[in-house]
Amino acid sequence: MDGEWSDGAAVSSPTVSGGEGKVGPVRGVPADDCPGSPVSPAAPSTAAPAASGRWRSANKRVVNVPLADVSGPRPKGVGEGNTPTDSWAWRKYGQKPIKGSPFPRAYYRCSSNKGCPARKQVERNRAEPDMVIVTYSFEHNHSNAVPKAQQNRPAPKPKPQPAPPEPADSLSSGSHEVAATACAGALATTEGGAAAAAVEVHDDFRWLYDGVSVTSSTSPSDVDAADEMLYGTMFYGAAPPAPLPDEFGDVAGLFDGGGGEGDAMFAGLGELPECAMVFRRHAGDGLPMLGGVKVEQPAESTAMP
DNA sequence: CGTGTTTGACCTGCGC
DNA sequence: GCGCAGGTCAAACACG
Repeated sequence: MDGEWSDGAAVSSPTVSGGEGKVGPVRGVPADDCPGSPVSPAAPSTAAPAASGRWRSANKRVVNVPLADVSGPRPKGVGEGNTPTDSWAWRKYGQKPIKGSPFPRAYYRCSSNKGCPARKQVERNRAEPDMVIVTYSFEHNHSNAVPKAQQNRPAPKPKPQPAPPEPADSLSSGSHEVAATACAGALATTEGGAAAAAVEVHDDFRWLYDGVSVTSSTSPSDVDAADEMLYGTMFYGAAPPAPLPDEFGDVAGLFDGGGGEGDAMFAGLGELPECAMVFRRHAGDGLPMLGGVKVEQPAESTAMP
């Protein structure tokens, strides 16, 4: 895998879009992550591919996050230095240099809940150093509840590294956490996070609105089709860029963006956020999304048994 | 004291 | 069957 990611567009890790097909043995492939899927908390800790099954071929969600948005005005003090308030706590459990990529890949695990299988990989877009790719898999088997003082926990301060040209730190820090969180938030909501989660989702997803492209691991063709459908529904569909709250001002402009920028952006993104499904669902219900992310909808009837 | 990061080694999966 | 690469675990270290 070298130059798989052509550009910030539909950045789907080789394993995701390409590998999926042949990758069969998928071991710990639980339901899905945040994707709207009925979210079936696949055996919590059981789902975790932990030692046995690598999520290599598991359903992954790829999120393209503009590094600028991440390392920029990030409220330092959360996560690894620049992570917006995360509903979940992520613990880095590994980092590896990826062949063909000048940037290493960081592996994170949800530490909010002990048996939470939620995981995510963070790596900088080789083609676009300004973008970080967050790939997360497995959903949180718990609500948004944040144990301990994770929320306020200041970044454990990354060791004094030689600070290479492109410190993997920035990579394994900022936005990524959010990405996963965003999705996670949606998940929690879907699972039963209820109103509480909804609120967090709203907050967590803000980063997403900041111009991120999420890619699902679904087959390219599906993505293509879903792309239109989701984007249309999620961003323009049932909930047109109505007067978004002030906090969504920039975002609003993004979506509303006179279609020009927005279109361009999406065109470049090419893929859509799986998490969008969550919104989408609400949107379909006629509930406002994004700007009004009204995810108050309980665990949804699709809730687990 | 607890939590999280960092680093190295080991294991598994995939491709050839 | 072998080799390569990716992914995960575990131990040590640092910080709040």
